[in-house]
Amino acid sequence: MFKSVTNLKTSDCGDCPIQASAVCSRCEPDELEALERLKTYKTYAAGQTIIWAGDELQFVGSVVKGVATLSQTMEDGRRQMVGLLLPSDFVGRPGRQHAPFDVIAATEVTLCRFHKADFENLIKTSTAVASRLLEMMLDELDAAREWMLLLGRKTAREKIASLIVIIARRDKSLGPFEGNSRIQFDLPLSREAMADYLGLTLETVSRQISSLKRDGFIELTGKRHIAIPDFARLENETGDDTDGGMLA
Amino acid sequence: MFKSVTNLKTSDCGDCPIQASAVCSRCEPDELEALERLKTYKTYAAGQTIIWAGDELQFVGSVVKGVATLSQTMEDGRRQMVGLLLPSDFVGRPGRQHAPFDVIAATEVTLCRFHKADFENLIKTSTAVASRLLEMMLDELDAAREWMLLLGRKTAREKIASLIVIIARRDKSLGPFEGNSRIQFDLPLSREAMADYLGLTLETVSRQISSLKRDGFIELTGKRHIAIPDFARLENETGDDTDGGMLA
DNA sequence: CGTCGGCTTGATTGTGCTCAACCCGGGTGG
DNA sequence: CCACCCGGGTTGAGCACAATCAAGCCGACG
Repeated sequence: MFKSVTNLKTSDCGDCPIQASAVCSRCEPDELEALERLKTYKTYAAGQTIIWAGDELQFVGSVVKGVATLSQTMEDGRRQMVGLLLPSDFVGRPGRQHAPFDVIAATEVTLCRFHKADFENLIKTSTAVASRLLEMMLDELDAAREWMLLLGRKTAREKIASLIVIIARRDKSLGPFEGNSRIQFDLPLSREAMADYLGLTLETVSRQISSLKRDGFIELTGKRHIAIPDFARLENETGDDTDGGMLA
Repeated sequence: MFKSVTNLKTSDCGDCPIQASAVCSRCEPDELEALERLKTYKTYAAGQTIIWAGDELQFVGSVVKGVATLSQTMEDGRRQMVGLLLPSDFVGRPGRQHAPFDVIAATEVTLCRFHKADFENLIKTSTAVASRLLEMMLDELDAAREWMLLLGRKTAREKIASLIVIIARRDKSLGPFEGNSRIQFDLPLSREAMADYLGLTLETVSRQISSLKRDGFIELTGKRHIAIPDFARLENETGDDTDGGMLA
């Protein structure tokens, strides 16, 4: 485990697993070289808080490996996840002094980090980074808006089905293409984290997962491993438009 | 009414009411001149759909006057608002072919529009526009995430109180400064639109407004005009951290 | 073997939804 | 001018879905 971290520390951007879709994906060789000089890797244990809401924001960066969550907590303890950060996702808010939300490692997480000030200078000069960042933020905004529909209008069952579909899709698009093999993967989130994602209690999450399993939409191995025998049938349970959809 | 629109058509950017905070707020004189040549104003009646989800996206622009909503509808009719566009807010998604959401005029709305292709060229060359747009999108993302907390975890009463506070704040920050005069304004949204914003039914919205009124947190004149005798006391009902808050 | 954390399942409660009646004000046509 | 209608809003009664409270399961780990 720590071995891979060490490898990452010495690896150059050419070997980077998220090269194709991260903020730096549009960079010219000379820009990459500049980034290379600025970057540092850091790995966080599962459960560790990477950034506290309200903290001074020292760095920004990309998730290289693992899954992190963005979340908000009310005084009385109610918590809502507001972002799910998978490999290649961007962490941090250039132009803001303080972090608006908690960033927590859901699994072991490796970040590729830049000092915020350095990065802010960079996006003033490098159109490649700035335009890619804008594009990524627009995508996140769209995702946040889909998520709002889920939170505001979907039933518990639809929420669970949606979450499983979302994770399955992102997993598939990142991993090696697996042809028509049956879809299966590990949930990177605990039941409680899923509840925080969906605006439910963990008991309701558990019940609905059991229900989807009873009805044959998913198969469970252990608590975390999920197999989807018929993806389209599960998509039907999400409440979303199945036929194509209009998001370009 | 149409008079003011006509005025806008001939007005130059120097007279623009949203100049200070729109996408163009950082432009140099020569950039403004370029924008000036590209822009066209268009006014939409209250209730009119400005853009349909799935439509080819022809233009982008700024809200100059009025209030528009971004929303999503499920096949069975459930609807969730996912954006509230007030004067100076940006409309459209550079880099996307099709509109992901419906844009609907809640009141009469005037847009300052640019052909999408023109605008996309512009942000390739003008750092001023591109960086301001990035900043605005980051702010919208933060707002969307606050909204997610509201949708996922707040009670009906907290949701209503939050909405009133949000509208009061935005109203105040845009209009002329009114010193310590008691806060009052017109709700730009119908009960149904408020329900779509908050993930509630319109009946629940109505009941909670009545309840806040009964308890003296707000005063109603007609259906739409609201006065807030004690703003801090209303803020207490939102469930949010009142003491300062950490958002820089 | 016992404990502990994550998860499941059950019983009960309560908040917000559904269905339904009614109110109010403004616009229209007889 | 008044009667009517219509859309937006309010209020009420009953219900359902998810929350809460509570017990128990299972696997990992000391």
